Amino acid sequence: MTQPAGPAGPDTDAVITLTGRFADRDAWQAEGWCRLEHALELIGTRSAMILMREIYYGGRRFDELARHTGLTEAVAAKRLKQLVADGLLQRRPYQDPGKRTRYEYVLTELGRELFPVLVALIQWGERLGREGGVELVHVGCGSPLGVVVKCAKGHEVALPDTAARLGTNGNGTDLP
Amino acid sequence: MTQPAGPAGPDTDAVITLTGRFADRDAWQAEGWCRLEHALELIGTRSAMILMREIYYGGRRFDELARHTGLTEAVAAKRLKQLVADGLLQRRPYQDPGKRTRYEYVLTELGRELFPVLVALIQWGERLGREGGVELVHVGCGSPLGVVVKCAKGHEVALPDTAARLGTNGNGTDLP
DNA sequence: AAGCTGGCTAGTGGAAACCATAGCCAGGAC
DNA sequence: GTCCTGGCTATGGTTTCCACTAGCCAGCTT
Repeated sequence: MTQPAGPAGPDTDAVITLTGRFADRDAWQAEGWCRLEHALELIGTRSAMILMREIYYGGRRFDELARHTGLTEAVAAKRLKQLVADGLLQRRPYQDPGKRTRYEYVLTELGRELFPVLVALIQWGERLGREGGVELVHVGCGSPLGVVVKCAKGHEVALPDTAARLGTNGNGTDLP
Repeated sequence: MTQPAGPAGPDTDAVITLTGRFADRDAWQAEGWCRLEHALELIGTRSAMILMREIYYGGRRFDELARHTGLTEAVAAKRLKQLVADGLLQRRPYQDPGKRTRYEYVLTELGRELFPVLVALIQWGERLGREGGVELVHVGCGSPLGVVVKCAKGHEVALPDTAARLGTNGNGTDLP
């Protein structure tokens, strides 16, 4: 899909293809309808994202999470509560011998499904060129991780091969 | 590194495997060293992310971008300026016939590489179950897009098959 | 030269995010 | 009992985000 460059503007300008009713960008509003915005409502803050990172790194207990993220306990408590309420984490009782019952935070299925987002962000962060930092690798072969954009049928998809359309549930009549 | 499940917790608790010097999570700090945090510094705000979405949808001109994101012009101006400064967007002159020279915002290579992050977020947002919303599909076959976590050698990688280690540039001596 | 318009910029204000410090509370240890 | 500790909660303050309103300016049209 790499086309020859035009005189002034090469085709690196290519973006998502809008077809049908989406072709006229003024005819529809993504605001409040966009899954991106739904996602950002839940994990759009720095504290939420780095708490999730810490959980992926194996953190479970409150003070551990607060310490490793560098967040204050107040912020950590508030955000953890929100992440539990939103269904990314689950609060689960545990008891160390000779200690009282406490709660730890573990991933739910929804939380586990956020992993590709984390990997994508880390991969992109690597591109920023700042040296240092921890990277994620495949246990089996030691190669660094990244994400690949694919369609449900398994084709790799580049940006210009992407189109927008209504979600599968949509009846097509209720876009604002 | 997949350990047998305890009585209460099945192995769905599995997270990233920490080995070597990383095994002791208290021995190292991700704070300020994490590529995730570097990434979030640039696109950690809602306005930055939805502006990028709008650019991917083909938006280029200032008022178009402000209108379609629902952001105020003040916020859009500030964020666009920052995105240009950070190298995700490029400000490029254009001239409509009979109009003065203006500037439009187009993706840089760095900005284009953010696409998988957007796809991952949209895919995850779909999981939230709220109905409606635009989805991205493959032009070729019409199937919805998602991301797949893979290592550089092409193996698909699940969460428990992931390990953390120092970035390739690291000499291993300079973790805080 | 006067007006209009697209593309910003500036000022104000509220809400949310985040930090710092201090306090509380359940319950095992003693 | 009393103490101690891990896990929060409360209070107060700064900073950032974002909305709203208003204004500015280059330059094309008239």
